[in-house]
Amino acid sequence: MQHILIIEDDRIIAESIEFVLEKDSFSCQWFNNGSESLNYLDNNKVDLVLLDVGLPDMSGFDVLRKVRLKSNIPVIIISARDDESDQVLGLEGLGANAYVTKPLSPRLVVAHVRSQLRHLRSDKKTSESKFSINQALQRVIFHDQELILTPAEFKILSLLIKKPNRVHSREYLMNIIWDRPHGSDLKTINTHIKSIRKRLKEIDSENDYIETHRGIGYSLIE
Amino acid sequence: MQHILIIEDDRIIAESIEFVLEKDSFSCQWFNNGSESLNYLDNNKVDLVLLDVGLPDMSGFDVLRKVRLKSNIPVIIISARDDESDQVLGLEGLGANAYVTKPLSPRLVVAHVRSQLRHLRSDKKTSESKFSINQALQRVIFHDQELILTPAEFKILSLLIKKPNRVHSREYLMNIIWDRPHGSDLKTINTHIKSIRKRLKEIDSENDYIETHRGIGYSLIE
DNA sequence: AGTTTTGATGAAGATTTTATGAAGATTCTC
DNA sequence: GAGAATCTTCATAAAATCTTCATCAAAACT
Repeated sequence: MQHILIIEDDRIIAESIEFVLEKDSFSCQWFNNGSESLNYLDNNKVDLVLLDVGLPDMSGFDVLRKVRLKSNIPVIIISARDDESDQVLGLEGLGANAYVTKPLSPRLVVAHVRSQLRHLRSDKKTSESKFSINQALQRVIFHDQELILTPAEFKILSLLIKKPNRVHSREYLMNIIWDRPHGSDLKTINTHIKSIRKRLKEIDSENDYIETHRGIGYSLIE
Repeated sequence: MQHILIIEDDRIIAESIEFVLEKDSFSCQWFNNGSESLNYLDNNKVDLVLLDVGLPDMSGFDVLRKVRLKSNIPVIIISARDDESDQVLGLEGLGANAYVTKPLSPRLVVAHVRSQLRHLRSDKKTSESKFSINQALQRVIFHDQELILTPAEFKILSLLIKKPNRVHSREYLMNIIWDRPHGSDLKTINTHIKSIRKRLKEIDSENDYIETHRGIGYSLIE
């Protein structure tokens, strides 16, 4: 989870931002002054700072400068619409990453935060599995749609989903989908995988979620 | 029926989306420009908007802003993969609900549409259950008509109705309709299901509410 | 580069499962 | 017990699924 530091003396604004960010699964810490914030930054892992330039104890300019002495963390400036450009310009020179003006839309703030952290968030995306299993109907939900699968396909795919990102050998998969004593062609698995891929492709044609591991087997990429 | 407005200047893309959505029983209206679309929105009931940001007459930004002045309807953005984040960011701030990037898979679009409208659809579904059970009379009401069922048929169907949208194995169903200890043929269930289907068909010949799950059992679709 | 191995693909054939119609068995009602 | 309704079984048809096979493409190896 990524952690956002909010430096903002208006409690209402701070809380509304916090609310929206947390709904978007960021964690937040809020201070209404600069010095406490800087202290917190020294002792905690923070991924991004939201900084209001109009603080009671020190100017946004000072805060940003002190932050930049220590790290290159993204900083998004919150400023009143009528703030003089001088100060804002100064902040830009100090490496502020983006601006939001008051009155602000919490969703816009989230958009900026996301934008700044986009590269980092990509791994969050992947951890949000696009697959889920509907045991009751013996179906797999993929991108919010039910996949209609044959029994063998369901068995294989649900196994891959339950243990993603690891290779499953054809032998292992065979054992799973089989009741009767085997002695059959492992190539059969290839055909099942083929048809599973086809079904996934009908919904998401851009990606191939099943990876082939030559000489070993298959895995599902989550 | 839910109504989707498609704002997209590429005719091929628009029509393929339209095709898939209509197959999924949404109705659609398509315009290739922003101004006509906004005009349409003012005068018609629309449940969701699919908006391509690259329009000939006005930017997606402008369209979305004007939409948001009037309503909070879900809007899904279609954008080229390489669009700069600035624009997309702005759109996010304005309350776009989801993104799809080109080249797009029509089925993925449907998935997003479904996802946005899920809550609306789900309560529509539950309020619309076509079945009710009259325990006292051992009868099932279907589309406001009483079904005349044999005891075994009633037991099976009422069970399916009580737990819809999930598979019930033949074994399970057998256990339900059994009082005496029998070691009987599971194929019997097939015959009962057949006659239940026949009775349902007499009232609603269009749909088959009982779904067969090969190798597993049956489920009732609600 | 050429050879070998492995996987992908499409299609045909075999197998399994279900649907269907009808006959026989059972139960229920009178 | 006769007659009717219901339940079960059976044989066959139809459908869906699984497996195999032939061929092509891709990767690994020499």
